This record gives sequence, structure tokens and C-alpha cells, in this order.
Amino acid sequence: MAGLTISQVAGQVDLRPSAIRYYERIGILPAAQRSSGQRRYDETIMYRLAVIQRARLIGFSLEEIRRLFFGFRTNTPASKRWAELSRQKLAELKTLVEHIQTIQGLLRRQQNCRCTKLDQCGKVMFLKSCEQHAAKDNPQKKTRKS
Amino acid sequence: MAGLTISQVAGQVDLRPSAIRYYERIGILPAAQRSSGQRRYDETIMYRLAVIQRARLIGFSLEEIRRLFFGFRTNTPASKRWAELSRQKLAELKTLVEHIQTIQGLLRRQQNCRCTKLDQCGKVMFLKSCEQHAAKDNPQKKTRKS
DNA sequence: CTACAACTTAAAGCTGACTTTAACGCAAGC
DNA sequence: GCTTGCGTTAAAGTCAGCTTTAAGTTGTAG
Repeated sequence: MAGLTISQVAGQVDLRPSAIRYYERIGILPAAQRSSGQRRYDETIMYRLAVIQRARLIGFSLEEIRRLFFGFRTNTPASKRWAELSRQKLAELKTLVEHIQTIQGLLRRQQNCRCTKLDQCGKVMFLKSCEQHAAKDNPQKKTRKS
Repeated sequence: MAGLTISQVAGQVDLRPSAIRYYERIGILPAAQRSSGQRRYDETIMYRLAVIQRARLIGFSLEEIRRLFFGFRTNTPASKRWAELSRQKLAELKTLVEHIQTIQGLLRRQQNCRCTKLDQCGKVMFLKSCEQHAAKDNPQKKTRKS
């Protein structure tokens, strides 16, 4: 009666064994006990992996997950760790959404294109970008308000 | 009097020469004329690159850009090409934003965590995910409304 | 003649989060 | 004792979109 094998664990949390080995290698999982060379786990590995999975799901990179586990003083409560990382990630996501909305605006404008040839669009875009470069280089002359 | 060199072109559109070579290699730019082995360009390359740059800016991959140029019958107007690709990309982005909003919800809920140890969170998450697996496997019994 | 800048190519490197492959070990069942 | 089916490792491969490197070519200036 010796604990779970790597593929039993992997099956439970819907990961591949290779992912678990990878997590161990990069140090976000502790080195597992071995039984004649093979990893054996108890149930606490599930809790560790559940945290990792949840963190991945909400967009944390493995580096951020490392910070979650090891980037705080030992007695820092889990709640505070989550709060700190979540705050940062929410800010990131806010920026990301704004960025996407800008892009959506550009896309909608692009849908109004009336060009026949792509080179036509290209010429307009190129000349506009030239204007902008020029405007940046001598900002005293305003280009006419569009 | 022989046209622009690759770094002159690159300078104009704010790309590195290596990027232009790369675009040529993967076939989204036509093979350039050579003058004693070196690429020489006329102004139309700027239009082509302006289209590529704009398309990259609004989130198209190089594969999508290839479709923009070559994925339509020759007489398909640029406007229709843009419209088609933009429609798809807007749909993608809509899904993406929804996804991000889901994540933001999860993050905000995570901020309410009151656990001391990460393993506590993990245990809750793990047991919840077990419930869900069970519920998926025999959906006749509802888990109590949370 | 030589140095130098700018070009050329193919191939390798970068990022992150893994997966795949190759070569091997170990225990159980026949 | 042999096969089957797990497990192990290190190293290489994957994706995109380039950049970097190494080694070689070309044209111009001193």
C-alpha cells in the first residue's frame, strides 16, 4: 500500500504525466518520494495540483504560480497571496480588454473599406503613417483635424 | 538609380530587414528584384508592407494575412477581403473578451479567499472538481444549489 | 591593397508550457 | 525467461514571429 502513481494522479486532475514531471523539474512541485525509482504520491499532491490548475485557469503563468507558492514570507496567508496576485492580474486584464476594444474599433473601421485593390488600402495607410511620422518630427504644424 | 535597399525600406516602415526577409521567405511578400545579389524595391513594397503592418496591428496572424492576399479569387475586391477577415476576427475577439470577463469573475472571487494555507484552497478546489466530475458522470442527482 | 559597411544565406536561438522521443529499468503474468 | 506495461531520464521538438549568428559576397573609400 504505497500511494498513487504518476498516471493515477494525472488521471484524477486531468493532466498528462509529462506535465507533472515538468512541474517538478521547474520546481513548482516538490520532488516526489520514490518507490524503486518511481514517483509515489499521497492525496496532498491533488491539493497542490488543484491550486496550480485553478491558477492556470485564471491566467497565471507558471512563474506567477511560483510566486504564489514561494514569493512571500512563509507565514503570509494564502488569502493575501491570492489577493496580491489577483490584483495585479486584474489590472493586466483591464489593460488587455481596453487594448482589444481599440482593436475592435480598428476592425470595424476596416470593414468600411471601399478599396478594390489591397495596394490602394496600402497606399492610404502608408501615406497616413508618413504624415504621422512627419507630425511627430515637427509638431508645430498641426495636420488638419480629421 | 536602382530602387530602395532592404534597410531603406525597413527604416521607412519601422521594421527590421530580417522581418522583411522573413516575410519574403514565407511567401507573403513577392521575391524581390536583385541587383548583384541584393534586393531592390520600388515604392509599391511600402503599400504591401503597410497592409501587413496594419493587419498585424489589428491582430491578424501571418497566416491570416496570407489569406488576405492569396485566399480569395483574384478579382475579389480588397473591401470584401477585409470585411470577411474582420468579421471572423471580431467574432474571435468577442469570444476572447467574454473569456477574459469570466476570468475576471474568477479572479474577483479568488480575492475573497479566506484560507491560511494554500493547501486549504487546494482541498476545496479539488473536492469541488471531484463533485463536478461525478455530476457529469451521473447527471440524474443534482448537487445542492450553491 | 585593404578596410569597411551593407548586403546575402542557412541554420540556430528565443519565448512558455509543455509533449515527444529514445533508450533504458523494473515487476507481474505466462 | 520472456513479454507486457508501466515507469524513468535527458534531450529534442512544437507553436509564431521573428532575431541572431556565422560565414561569405559586393561595392566603395582611402
